Amino acid sequence: MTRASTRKPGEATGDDQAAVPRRLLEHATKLFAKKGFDRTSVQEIVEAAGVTKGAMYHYFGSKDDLLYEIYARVLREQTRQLESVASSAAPLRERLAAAASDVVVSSIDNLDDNTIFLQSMHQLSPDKQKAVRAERRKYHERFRGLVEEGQASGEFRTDKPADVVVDFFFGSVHHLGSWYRRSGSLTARQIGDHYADLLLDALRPPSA
Amino acid sequence: MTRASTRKPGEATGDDQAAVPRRLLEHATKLFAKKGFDRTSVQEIVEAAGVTKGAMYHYFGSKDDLLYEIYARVLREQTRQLESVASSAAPLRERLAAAASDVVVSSIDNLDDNTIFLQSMHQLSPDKQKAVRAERRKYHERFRGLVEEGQASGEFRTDKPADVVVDFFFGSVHHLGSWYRRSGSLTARQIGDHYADLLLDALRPPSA
DNA sequence: GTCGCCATACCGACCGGTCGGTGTCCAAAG
DNA sequence: CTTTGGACACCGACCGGTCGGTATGGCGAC
Repeated sequence: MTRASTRKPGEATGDDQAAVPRRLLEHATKLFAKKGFDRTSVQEIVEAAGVTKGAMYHYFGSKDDLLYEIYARVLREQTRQLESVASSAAPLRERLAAAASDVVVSSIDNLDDNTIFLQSMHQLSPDKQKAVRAERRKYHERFRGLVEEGQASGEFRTDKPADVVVDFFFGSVHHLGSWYRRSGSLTARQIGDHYADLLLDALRPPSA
Repeated sequence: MTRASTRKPGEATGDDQAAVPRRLLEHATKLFAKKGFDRTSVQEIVEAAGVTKGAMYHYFGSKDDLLYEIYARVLREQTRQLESVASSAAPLRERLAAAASDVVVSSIDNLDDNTIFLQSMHQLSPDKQKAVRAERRKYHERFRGLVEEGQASGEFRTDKPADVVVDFFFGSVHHLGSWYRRSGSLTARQIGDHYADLLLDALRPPSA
């Protein structure tokens, strides 16, 4: 305690000496993913993080806030990644394939966040839930834009509504957490490429 | 109360005079889907069903049992349906398309059960969870059998593992509840056919 | 009587959140 | 250099309330 007391607050130094908010978020993520939001008590979280309830409520307004912060971080990162891939100069098919594969890989890398998203989204307070949905929607729309671009250029089939295709694909992505195991024989990238192939091939015009 | 006391227990007569266990299951399903398992108290369920806690604990051993019964019913029905379609005499592609479309339609028809499945599965007691998973697994394997059959006959591509394709597809199906709204412009059957088309076309051999 | 079906009152565990207090550091005053 | 004051980061006992589950009793049918 006194040993590390000279460092600035908010700075991470070691492993369990990382900043308190970061440690809380980290352990909360693991616990929420494992036992669900409602089944995880604040007491458990702070014990896992090695702090007290007082510390937690010092940094976060509520247990809800904790969950919201977890979401927000993931959403920001995914949106950033999609934007970067989607606006590159590569051909459309490559951009879509890369975007699809990337979101699979990042979902697998952060399986816990993904699981939480799936299970605990709806027990956020209504307004925070709305904020998350809005962000999520923007992400989907950007992705859908790629599909529509291909439909307009004739590269993709037009007999399937773009939003149905996008929902179809993201359903698969969101559900990775329920079956993917790190012990399996396929790497995250291999799954990502498979998924991207399946999407792209499903989008081929029926005649081609 | 005394008015209906002459009918046999377990028999449904009218609307709110249906058998007590059935009424409990029915209202529990709605509430679980709307608020989540943990956020729904036993008190709320029995009030919605118009009975008391005593009645509920007379028929069900625990709140867990209620959830388990909901699962079991849905699983039985879906397995029955798949078995019937998969073993028909129709050509393979038609059987797979029908199975795919049907599971989408039935998932949409019972959106509540679907939602519950997605969200509350993991807060069942471990042994009941195991039982549900085992049943679910059997279902997936039957479906996968159809895909493998097509791969063996050369009708489907063989460069994608069948289990990856099946997980890909069922991810989409399980997630219908998070975006499908009855007020939308597409009927359940239309979505089902779209999904089946996407699956079948994704399975076309790359050259074809 | 007694058995199935339920009503009611109640229990103990636990949970999210609060709040008065404490230790530490730094900056300015003396 | 010492003192002082107060901002910041945290501590942990405690509270009101809720929840799943149970114990007991009643009541109509046979």
